[in-house]
Formats: sequence, structure tokens, C-alpha cells
Amino acid sequence: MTGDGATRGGLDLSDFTPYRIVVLGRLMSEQLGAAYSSEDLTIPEWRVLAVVSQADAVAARDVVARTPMDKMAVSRAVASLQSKGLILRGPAADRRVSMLRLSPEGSAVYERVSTIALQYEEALWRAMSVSEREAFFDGLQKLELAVESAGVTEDKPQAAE
Amino acid sequence: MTGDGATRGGLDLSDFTPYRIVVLGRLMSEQLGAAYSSEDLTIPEWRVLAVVSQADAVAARDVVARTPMDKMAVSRAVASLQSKGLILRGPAADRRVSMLRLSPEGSAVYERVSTIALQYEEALWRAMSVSEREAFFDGLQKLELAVESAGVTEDKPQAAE
DNA sequence: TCTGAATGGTAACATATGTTACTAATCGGC
DNA sequence: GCCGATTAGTAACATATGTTACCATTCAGA
Repeated sequence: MTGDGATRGGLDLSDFTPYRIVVLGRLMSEQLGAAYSSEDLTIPEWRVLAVVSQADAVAARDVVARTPMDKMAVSRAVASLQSKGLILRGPAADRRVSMLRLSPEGSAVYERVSTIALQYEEALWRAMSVSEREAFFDGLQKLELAVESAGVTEDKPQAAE
Repeated sequence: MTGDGATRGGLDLSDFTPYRIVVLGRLMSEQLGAAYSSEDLTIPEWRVLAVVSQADAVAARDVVARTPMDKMAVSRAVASLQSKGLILRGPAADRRVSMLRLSPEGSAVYERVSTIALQYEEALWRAMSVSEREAFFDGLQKLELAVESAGVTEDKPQAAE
């Protein structure tokens, strides 16, 4: 990728790992979105569905805890899912919260979408062997941990070393 | 990650690779952004700087070709960089386009930011051995190729995950 | 050379996402 | 029980990003 123009000093974007990962992620998102756009779900909505589907009933704060979304994003996604009839809200002991469950239609939608998503993932894995895949996973996990531990400085996330 | 709640059927987000990659990319972006926020650059601006720094003069369309940004995003980033005095526009043979170059201050900023960025990347690599890193790169590249070849359907997909 | 199609770039609008601040409810110490 | 501190969730605003349509220019071909 460094061979077609007058390349000189500094950093080559196409060789910068964070950039590659962001771009790869975006491409995957686009393709998945195309795959299930028939269901008319946004990313936050799909994430909420995924988390809510994992248990009988969860509060919005649990969704916040389990996804990289802030509470406003979750609030919006939940409101939208509810208006589409895919999610139901029930009362909780703590009257500030409401428990979220999938409606039957919500379950059906989630089932269809997650099937497509898993097939998509499967298809990607066909690009490499099992051992390659495992090595990749291993590296991915190590990167995740490294990034997490780099981000522990709570207040002002200053220069990363 | 499947051990703390009533987990049941379907897809576990935290184990879904596209999701993991998107989240990892976002975390890296945030940390990098924090690291060089002193320069007050947005991600699109930083991408434009990186591409323009690679050659003596490029047109905006070249930036579009080399990054995952559409022409509107590039247009905005360029306008902003120009107003900050980091980029200069010069005339081109084709009078629809203007050639972009870094100003001296632009070069200085880019130099500082790319140094920080490369140090950040370095720090991440310390999380794994050289051979692990190579295996990871290998997998990453294969994924990139797989995704690219999966995305040949021209149409206009909507983003998802 | 004229004319319709294509291209580079931007304006104006629509939508999505982030930020701040607020309300209602619960909690913890007294 | 009372009261300040904390929490869950949302409203209202600000900013960023995507979308459409447009203008000026260039290109291709009769």
C-alpha cells in the first residue's frame, strides 16, 4: 500500500493499525447493515436488542454497562424500539427504572437479524484457517486488554505514553 | 463473558467479532484523540493532514480516494484546516480543483501528532510478542481482503454493525 | 464548435450523536 | 423520619455526520 505515490516521511495511514481497525469495523458495519436493513434497525437499537435478548428482563442501566453506549444513547434506542413494538417496559421494584423485555415481534426480529449476523461472521472466517483464526483472536484480545488498561486514567485522559 | 447473568440463545455481542472490532477501534480513537487533543484536530482533519503530508500537493478528490471519507467530509475538513492555517490551497490546471499543501505550521502539527500516534501504536504492540503481532497482522489483512471482496455489491448500504 | 454527460466541490437541509442539566426516586448517615 | 448525596432516566440544546441538489468546469463525441 505504500507504493503508488510520492510517499515521504511521517506516518502512513494505510499502515497505521488503529486506523486500519477503525476502517475495517466501519466496513463490516456497512455490510451487515445492508444485510439486514430490511428490519430497519439502527446500530444502537440492534445492540439493545442483543443485550435484552440475553436475559429475561434488564434495566436500561444494564444495557449501558454491557455496551459502549452512554445512557442517552440507550434511552433513545429503547424509546425507538418501544415505539416499533419490539420492546416492552415493565415496572421494577425501584420505581425509577423499568424492566425491558423483548416482545414476541422483537424476539422474531432479533432472531432473524442475529442469524444473518452470525452467517456473515462465518463467511469472514472462511478467509483463514482455524489456527490463523485463533492466533488472530489471541492478538485481538491482547489488544483489547492493552487498550483498556491504557484508558484507566479516569479524569483527563492525558497523553498515552 | 457468558457467566454473570441468565444468558440464553442467540448471539452474544461480546463474542461477535465485528462488534469487538468496532468497539476496539472506537476506544483507540478516543485514546488517540485524548492524546493529541492539545492540537485541536478532529479525526477527519487528522486524516486529511496525513494524506496531504504524503506528497507535495494533492487534490481533495485524492484524499477521498485514499480514505474512507466521502467528498463532503473531506470538503469540511479541508475548510476547517485552512481556516486554522494548517493547509494551503493553490491553483491547478483543472480549474475546478485546488491543490492542497501543508503550511509550515501544518507540517509542525502533523509532525507532533504523528509522533504521538506512532508512540501509541508502539505501546500497544508491547502487549504481544513479535510473532504474535505478525500472526495478528496476517489475520487482519485477511479479514480486510475478505470484507473488501464481500463488499463489491455497489449499491448504497446503510451503516449498521 | 456545440451539446449532453461526467466530475470536483460546496450549500442547504435532514438526521444522528454528544453534552449539559434537570426531575424523580432511592440511599445513607444521623 | 429527615436531608444531603447518588442514581436512573430524559429533555433541550449543541455539534457532527449523512444526503440531496446544485454550480462551475471539463470532457467526449457528433
